[in-house]
Amino acid sequence: MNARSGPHDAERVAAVLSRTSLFRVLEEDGIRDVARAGLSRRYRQGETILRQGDPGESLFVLLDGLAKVVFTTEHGAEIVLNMLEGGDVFGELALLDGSPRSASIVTTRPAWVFALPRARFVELIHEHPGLTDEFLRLLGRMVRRLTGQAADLAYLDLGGRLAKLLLRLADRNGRPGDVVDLPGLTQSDLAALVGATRPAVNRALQSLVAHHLIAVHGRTITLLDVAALRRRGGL
Amino acid sequence: MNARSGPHDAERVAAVLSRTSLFRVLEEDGIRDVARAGLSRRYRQGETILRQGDPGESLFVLLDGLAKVVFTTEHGAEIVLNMLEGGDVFGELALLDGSPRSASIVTTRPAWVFALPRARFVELIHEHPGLTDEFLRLLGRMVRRLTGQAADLAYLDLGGRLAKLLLRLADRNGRPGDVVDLPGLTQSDLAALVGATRPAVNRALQSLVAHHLIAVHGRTITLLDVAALRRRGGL
DNA sequence: GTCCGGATGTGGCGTTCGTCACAGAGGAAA
DNA sequence: TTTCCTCTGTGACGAACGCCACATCCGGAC
Repeated sequence: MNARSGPHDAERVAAVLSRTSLFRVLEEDGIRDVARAGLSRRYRQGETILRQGDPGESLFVLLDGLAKVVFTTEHGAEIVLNMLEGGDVFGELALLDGSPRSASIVTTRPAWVFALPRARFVELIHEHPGLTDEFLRLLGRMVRRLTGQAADLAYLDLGGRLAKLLLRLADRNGRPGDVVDLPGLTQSDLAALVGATRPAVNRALQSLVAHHLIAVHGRTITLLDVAALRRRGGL
Repeated sequence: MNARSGPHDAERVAAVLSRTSLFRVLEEDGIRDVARAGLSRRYRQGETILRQGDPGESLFVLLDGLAKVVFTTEHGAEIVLNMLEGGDVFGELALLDGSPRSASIVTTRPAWVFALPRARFVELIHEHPGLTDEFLRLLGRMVRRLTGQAADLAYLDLGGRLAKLLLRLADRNGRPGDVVDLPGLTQSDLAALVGATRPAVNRALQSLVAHHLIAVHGRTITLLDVAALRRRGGL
């Protein structure tokens, strides 16, 4: 467990990197360079990959698995800012300035993670202008997502935020607009994602079930009426 | 009114730019180049400098005055994401990707604004590596502010969010931790800043007054007990 | 199988805050 | 001055949701 990968993994790493929007722009050779410049490592479910407040000296790619981005306030309250899955990049923020990690990353499933040292990434930026553009696009998406999240918290009730969240999770989950089945994602996690308490989320889910918008079986949520969910989420 | 500035303004523009964290890194010559590469323009109070959804082809600097960043949801609800004052940069987001403006900018006082075309900014980035670093730092601060705002909306009640907001506004306003006097900033604006309704903000203000944390005279708010306000805001 | 710990489904109660409504205050225009 | 309009302060009512408490369910350890 948690052993660092040997060089034989480089090809598999490269394969995943070539599917990320950030590194796709590099030619095949460039991607191979990147894969060799970093290290990949495996994590068990529930491990903390990155702790809020730590110094940040690497850029990460979640090669496989599932993780959550957790922001902890001064009072210990936790809000989950985002879910990460295969191909997602994280740890970008600490590359901008030299600042400490602004959030923690915790696996919700076994994960395989690639880490690229900051210095190497800066070199790559200078060698490949296209990479800069993609990196900026990545940041743009992050800012947009955060502003949307703030607006949602201000102007949607819990049911609306939950509907929107389920649509987003289902989209990312494979079959578009169908099933949310993220093992390791409890109702407490959902609560932290929408900024509410666990019992409130439970009731909101039951309400959506009662109106035939979704069906819940164990930890699998099936979207029954996507159009109605969109309306519920203010779309 | 609204006349474009003549070339004689270039020096005054340069003087303000040299005080912004973004352009300060350029040498005196570089700043003069920047000042000549863009145009400055004046706006009356209440004018919209930038409309959400428009194509974004420039970077802006608020040289003088006061403005608010307004995000409008699909349903017409408005949230004020930030207040801008002299020396603040805005319109960065559209430079990242070619995407449309993600929010509107509306003056709350007469304002003097400098606009730098995207193409020129990109050239500058390539000529001055230090500028890239500062730009990334700027983005980092934006992301951090937004994540904090999201956490506040999720876990602070209205009184707490208001206390925090007043501390921030007073800080930026000159004398640290003393007086908030932003003409043109109504209680409706405060409401949009903390994600609440105007009557609720009024009551929260009255409550702070009743506990002697602040004093309100017209549109001037005086911070009486900064320590208690910090506690109220969860700091 | 039994035990146990975490996850889920509900109930009750109190507070916060949205919503609607209206009355007074202040400032700008005629 | 009067008029008008925006902003401010407040009341009443109800829905949403936090908080606390508890019963049930399920999966894993043994």
